[in-house]
Amino acid sequence: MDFAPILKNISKHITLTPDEAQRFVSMLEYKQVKARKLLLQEGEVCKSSYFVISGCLRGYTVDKNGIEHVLNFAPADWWIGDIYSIITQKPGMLNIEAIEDTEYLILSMANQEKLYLEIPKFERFFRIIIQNYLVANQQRLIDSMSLSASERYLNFCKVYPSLINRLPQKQIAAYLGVTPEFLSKLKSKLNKKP
Amino acid sequence: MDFAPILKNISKHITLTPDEAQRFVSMLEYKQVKARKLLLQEGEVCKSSYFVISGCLRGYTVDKNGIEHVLNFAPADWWIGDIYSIITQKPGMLNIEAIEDTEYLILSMANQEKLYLEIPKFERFFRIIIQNYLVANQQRLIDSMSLSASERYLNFCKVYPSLINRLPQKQIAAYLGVTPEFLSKLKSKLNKKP
DNA sequence: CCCATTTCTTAATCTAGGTTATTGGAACAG
DNA sequence: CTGTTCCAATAACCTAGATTAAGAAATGGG
Repeated sequence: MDFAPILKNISKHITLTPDEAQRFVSMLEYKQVKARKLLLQEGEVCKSSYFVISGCLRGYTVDKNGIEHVLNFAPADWWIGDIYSIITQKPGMLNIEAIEDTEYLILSMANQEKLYLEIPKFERFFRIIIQNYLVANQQRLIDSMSLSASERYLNFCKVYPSLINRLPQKQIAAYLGVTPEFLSKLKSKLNKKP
Repeated sequence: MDFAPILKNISKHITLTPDEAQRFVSMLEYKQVKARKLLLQEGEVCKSSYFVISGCLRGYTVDKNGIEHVLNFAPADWWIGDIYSIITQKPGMLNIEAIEDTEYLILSMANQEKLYLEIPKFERFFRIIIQNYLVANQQRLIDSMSLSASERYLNFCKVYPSLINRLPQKQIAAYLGVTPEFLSKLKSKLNKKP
């Protein structure tokens, strides 16, 4: 198993000794999953964080009308998990699904807690990861209140150019908070005008 | 100056020795501000986190049409700051304003970094604070996509009962993401029906 | 290659929430 | 007490985006 990608991800924020790196990777579990398979289902308690090596995952909720809302996409080099459920150890409302065939690593909550004790630098690492994610999430909330659907779409194209041709359009719609029909209408309008 | 409230807040997640507590409070600055005064203005670099002792602050952005969107209210015992600007040390888009006459403590970024080095437990503390805030923020994003305005309003009443009679209605509208006029319409509908 | 399933597009109609404008109170300063 | 400023309420009208429906185009499995 090649742990280089996750070690590189971690080295963005903290520096590990070879021993620490060794200890860290010993806590990880490697898995593969086929497109369309669920890694975590609504109602379950989330016991791990996932790090994507290749492929793409998505986290989404289903509302009382059966409509899906995408909270996040996780392509290679991203972390994903149901943070609410992880913290509280209560059943969550998040589903995590593979959009493509995906390779990923699992860090269990138990191991993550051990990591905090054995190598306190990881407190810093995850603080920074969460901090950055919070900033992105907050910006998304502001955007959802301040921008029109077409502005949000153009924004998405700018911020995630690599995802735009890779994801089914309905997933992008579910991320932007519009119906697939309306996103389709938007796109055809944007194609005509300029 | 009475530092009991902030020490109590911190003791929710980590335990400090008397020396550590002493060192910590020596890094804080106490301030008071009158209602309607700005503590931080859009375009400035945010150099501190604020902890509210009494009163209430709000963080909000102003969009290109001049409409205000409230990101968070911070009553007593809450932390607030422009986390984007704090992390990047770039000018932020957040305004932080006193809704009521407010007493608060300032922890400068410089001191916060010192704290991480001198008392690494604070990495954990702020990780947990940010983590909890992220969960709340994420839930709010889900709600904004899944719930109608009246559901969000009823939710707000349930989650922040102490704020509902304390805040001007237009601020609540700016938090919920609707116009004050529409919130007014909602309330009168809700009053008639049950 | 073909059939089945999923995804995308288009169009007609509908509605939650926005806009604009007017009114009556509260708060507050002078 | 009186003019000013801010805030809430109501109502008539307007629009971004939802809903429904139906066909076209991809995708994928055997």
